[in-house]
Amino acid sequence: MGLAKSEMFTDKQNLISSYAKVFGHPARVAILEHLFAINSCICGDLVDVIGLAQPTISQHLKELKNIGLIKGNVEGTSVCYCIHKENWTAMKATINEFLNQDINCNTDCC
Amino acid sequence: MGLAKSEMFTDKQNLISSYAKVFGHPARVAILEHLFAINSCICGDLVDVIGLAQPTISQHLKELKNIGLIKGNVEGTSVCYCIHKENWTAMKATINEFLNQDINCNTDCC
DNA sequence: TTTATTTATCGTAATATTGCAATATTATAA
DNA sequence: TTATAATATTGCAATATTACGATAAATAAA
Repeated sequence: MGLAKSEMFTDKQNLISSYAKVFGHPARVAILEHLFAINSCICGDLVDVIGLAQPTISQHLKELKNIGLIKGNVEGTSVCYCIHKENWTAMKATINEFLNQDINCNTDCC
Repeated sequence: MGLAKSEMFTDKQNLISSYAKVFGHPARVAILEHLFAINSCICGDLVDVIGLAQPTISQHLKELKNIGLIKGNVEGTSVCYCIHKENWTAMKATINEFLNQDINCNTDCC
């Protein structure tokens, strides 16, 4: 079969996994790192930097845009992409809440 | 075609995306949250808690174990699973380094 | 040993993801 | 208008993921 219904899980669980899924491909991690590194917005040279074909990069950018982590600004024939600061911060809060759960396992099994 | 070769990306990018991929399914998020919540190790009642079939849960547990975030201890006929504290902490450091990149976009495009 | 219990594995179907060639779209320049 | 340039979309093939029934493996209890 396919995927479990999202109704099986809480909104927060679905949100966390949605963010994580976006980070779950090295190309998207590389795109985001590059967007951070150049300290400025970028458009098409991601194709050269990452080493994937233009439609593939465009598709990854679309997913990043869909979840709100980047935004694109049309500038002439090109599009300038950059991190969506507010949404990135919000995402960080959600993920950190999950990652920072207390570890209190005090049984003998572990 | 298939996936991009992992050699296209840095070890760190591949590591980040590997962790993220594991978190990229709500069932695994739910399993981990439950392991944290019960403050103790657990084995088979995850099937009841999550609501997926036993082979499916076993498969998700295997992925969590493979990447090192949980460990399982055989106790009689059941297996007691729990968070692997050291590895969880190490994973957190890796992910946080990625999430906490500075946002310094000072151009007009965003 | 036989039986019951728990978990893991196998096999397979359904679905999702990834990558790219071809093409369309959009905007600028000539 | 006609090129040119940059990006997006479409269509499709290859692969990966997910889910579960059936079954195997391991252990404990009778």
